[in-house]
Amino acid sequence: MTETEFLGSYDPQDFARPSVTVDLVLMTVRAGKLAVLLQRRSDHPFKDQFALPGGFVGIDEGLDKAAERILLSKVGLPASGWLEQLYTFGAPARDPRMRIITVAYFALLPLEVLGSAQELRHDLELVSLDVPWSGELGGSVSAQAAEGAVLPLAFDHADILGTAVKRLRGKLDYSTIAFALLPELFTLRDLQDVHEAILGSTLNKPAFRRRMLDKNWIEGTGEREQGTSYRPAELYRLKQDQGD
Amino acid sequence: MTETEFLGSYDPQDFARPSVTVDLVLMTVRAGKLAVLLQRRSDHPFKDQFALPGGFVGIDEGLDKAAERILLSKVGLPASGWLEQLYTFGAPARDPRMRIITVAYFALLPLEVLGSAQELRHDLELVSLDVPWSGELGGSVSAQAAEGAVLPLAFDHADILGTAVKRLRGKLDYSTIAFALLPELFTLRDLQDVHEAILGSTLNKPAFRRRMLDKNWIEGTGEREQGTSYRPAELYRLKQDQGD
DNA sequence: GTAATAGTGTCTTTAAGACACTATGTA
DNA sequence: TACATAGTGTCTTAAAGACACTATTAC
Repeated sequence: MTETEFLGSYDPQDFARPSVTVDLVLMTVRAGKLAVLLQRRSDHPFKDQFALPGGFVGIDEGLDKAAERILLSKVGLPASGWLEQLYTFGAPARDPRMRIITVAYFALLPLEVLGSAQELRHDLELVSLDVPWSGELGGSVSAQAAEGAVLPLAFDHADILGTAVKRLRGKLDYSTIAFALLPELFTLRDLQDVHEAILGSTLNKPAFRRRMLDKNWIEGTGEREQGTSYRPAELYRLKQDQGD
Repeated sequence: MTETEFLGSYDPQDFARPSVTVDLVLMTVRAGKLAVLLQRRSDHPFKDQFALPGGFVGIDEGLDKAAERILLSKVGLPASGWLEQLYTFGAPARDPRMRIITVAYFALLPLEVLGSAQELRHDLELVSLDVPWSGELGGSVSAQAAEGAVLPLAFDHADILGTAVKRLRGKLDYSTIAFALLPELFTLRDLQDVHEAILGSTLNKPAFRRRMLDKNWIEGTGEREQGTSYRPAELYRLKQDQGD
């Protein structure tokens, strides 16, 4: 029987179907390190461990729309520019209770935004990531509490985080994602700090500046930063229509 | 109610759930152009149009496993090395009959392999792709019959194909995917032809050779190709443990 | 003035593009 | 021998890394 024939006589009640969820990897840079917004679980399974915020996809709801709705309902943030589909995780036993396939999305948000989300919802916590050195990166990543202890992550969420970090590092150079972490006006040093935190390595200053200016993504404002105790740097802004 | 609470009282029958399928983008290079294996639909909707081979994901079946099973059952090919998850398409109306979320997978296979699959199954056809020039590539791609006419693609499968071509081009340079199209022994010219077909542009010969040799993926065999009417080229092979 | 960071000039290194050249097989 | 393609030498160009240097502001 071909798929077409199958569907022709298909009764939706006939076959068990998986549930589909969206999980959100919401990352930022804090104190020079990547950090992610996690939700502390209050029930079994994985009670008291951390998990990515997520929720079920509605029967008439697109995946991107579901991600935006969940961002608002579970995290309290409005859809903020981009939210990018990352990967779909569907191992049969990834949730011990039932078959759940999850489509992971990720976004980069300014520290203040994730910080305020954390303050409003007691189940949310912004956790720093402990990522292996830039070059090789295995499948997964570990999270660490403020004290440096390793936090256990629920389900396969360490794998999801590892995939997100890889994707982020891969896209850093040829996309404008990093600017999502910066205010409208920023200095080239700010931008370099963000890149270094994401990559987990230091970059060459003149080369970095040349590269950024050559890409023609940003423009100088002529303004300078304020309140420094040394020479203030020029402020730049991302040019319009540099969405992606 | 949090997700955790929700799941605690969750009865699987309570909510409508989407069906989940896997669709396969099986590509090769034929006559210097990308080609994809499509299935001619014999029923509505999209009767007589072409669609990617695909099938439902079993309730206890992982996504990768489902992709392999569908490769075997719908196309007649055993799991052949890699089959890579591409993207998940979940617009609510992408299938007019019911809500179906599809996880697209893609693989590159030698022309002979897809050719033999096509011969054994009358509903399958290997169709050349008409891809816009290498630089910009919109969301979708069109297929063309042998005569050059544009073939209509069912569902959102033109988008899926467009995504696959983009991914393929993006990975070409830093991965060993292209070797999946070549026999065990091949010449550097063969390899360059494959790259040029995928990219849709010509490449500089000395630069290409330098690049390939510097990557240290391949090794010369000392053997030369046979049956040419001119100087035969050296045969190379992909080194072991260059899986990805 | 000093301190501290912004910002640049320039040398070296690496790799790609261009293009002509030499090498080596078949017929 | 002629021919056709394999394979290379080398010049130019572009861009990254290294590193020291100058510039500018607060104090």
